[in-house]
Amino acid sequence: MGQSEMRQLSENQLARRADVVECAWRVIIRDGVDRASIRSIAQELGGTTGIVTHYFRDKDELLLFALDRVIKAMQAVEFPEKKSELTIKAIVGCWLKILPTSKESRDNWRVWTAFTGYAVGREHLMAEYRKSHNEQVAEVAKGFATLRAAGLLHPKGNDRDDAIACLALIDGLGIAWVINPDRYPEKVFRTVLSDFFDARAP
Amino acid sequence: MGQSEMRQLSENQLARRADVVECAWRVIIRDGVDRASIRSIAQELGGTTGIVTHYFRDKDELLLFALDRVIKAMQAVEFPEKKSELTIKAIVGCWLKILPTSKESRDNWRVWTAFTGYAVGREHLMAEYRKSHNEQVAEVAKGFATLRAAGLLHPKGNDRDDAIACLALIDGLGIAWVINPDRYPEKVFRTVLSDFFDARAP
DNA sequence: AATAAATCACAACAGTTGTTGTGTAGTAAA
DNA sequence: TTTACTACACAACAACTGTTGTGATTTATT
Repeated sequence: MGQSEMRQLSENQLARRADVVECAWRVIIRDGVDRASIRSIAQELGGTTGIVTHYFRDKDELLLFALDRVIKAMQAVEFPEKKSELTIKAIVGCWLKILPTSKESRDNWRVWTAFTGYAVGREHLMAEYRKSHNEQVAEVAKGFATLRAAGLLHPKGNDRDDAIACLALIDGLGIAWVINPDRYPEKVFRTVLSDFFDARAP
Repeated sequence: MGQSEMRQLSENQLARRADVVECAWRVIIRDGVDRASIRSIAQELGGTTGIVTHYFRDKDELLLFALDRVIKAMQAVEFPEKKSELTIKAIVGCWLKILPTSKESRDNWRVWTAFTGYAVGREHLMAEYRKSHNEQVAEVAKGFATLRAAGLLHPKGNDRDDAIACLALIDGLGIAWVINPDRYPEKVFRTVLSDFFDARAP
């Protein structure tokens, strides 16, 4: 996030900001990030540019806010922590929730993909992705460590390497769906993920 | 490709077009696709907009040409066909060539990523990606079939599923490098790829 | 040498962009 | 009721965009 110096937003103001970002998302998905202008977002809102400029200092702040929501949405899925719920099946289910299998997650992936490309040549945006990506790798590696400690993974594997491979697999599948939605139903994801974990079975 | 109705280009003309596209690439990597204007590309060429408009009907044609070069560059690596050269080690080496391990392949990945995001909300660009993606899946699946027939892969695996997983892995690793170049040296790629093929060993 | 074509430079065009400022209703606090 | 603030609408700004046309210079062809 880059916009933390704001006075103190009321609940209504926060909700209105969320409205603006939601419309920004819709325009991004429909027209692309670079064509998501303040005017087109305002039109999507059913109002004028005054709304957007009132709730966001400038477009950069709006985009960073929208990007932040993408990242947060990606990290929203909670993986099981209790040992009783810790099964490979449950883990696969969580990854399936992250992958584009529902309307929400599909929007997430489209916007995520659009922003990733948009970040090329924009170091401050790429830095945001970098930070979140590093955190993800660390977190997933920790998850694999837990799985391994629980005896659900082959003891010889490396947590970090597995985490990198898993995340790459997820990103690759997500993008493949964005490029080719019809060819990537949930069933394909499930098969690929099952293979991934089967290969690492103890 | 979308620009096939051109009279008949001389060798010099083709070379000049390649120059323009190369400069377009540089600007895309430096500033992003959406900021790669005809004027900035001309400046990178050391000339004026007349050059660009002379060799390309409009910007759309230039972008499609640039995208076509990305896709062709990605498919340029030749996998072994002779049975004597057919080893897992050689295959891994080919994938490593595709991954961002050299200056050229790194540029490829940056531009590819930029275009992928740019294609969100642009159906005709996305359709190009879709076509090339489908071809890739089919080709890689054929490659896996050959490997399996040669006894280098576990006989129980599915060619198509493996191809999808492999390509997703490659795309995910490539993007991870674009986001975080310092953390993805060749060694990481090699490890992840080795794990992938080890898991499918006969 | 005459003619045609290729290769640009340059300027003008209309359209779109983010930003800024001004004005105006409505609402809450004093 | 006065005052202040929120929540917009609206207009004007300069900067930038792709496109088009004109003209000059060079190169190739006849």
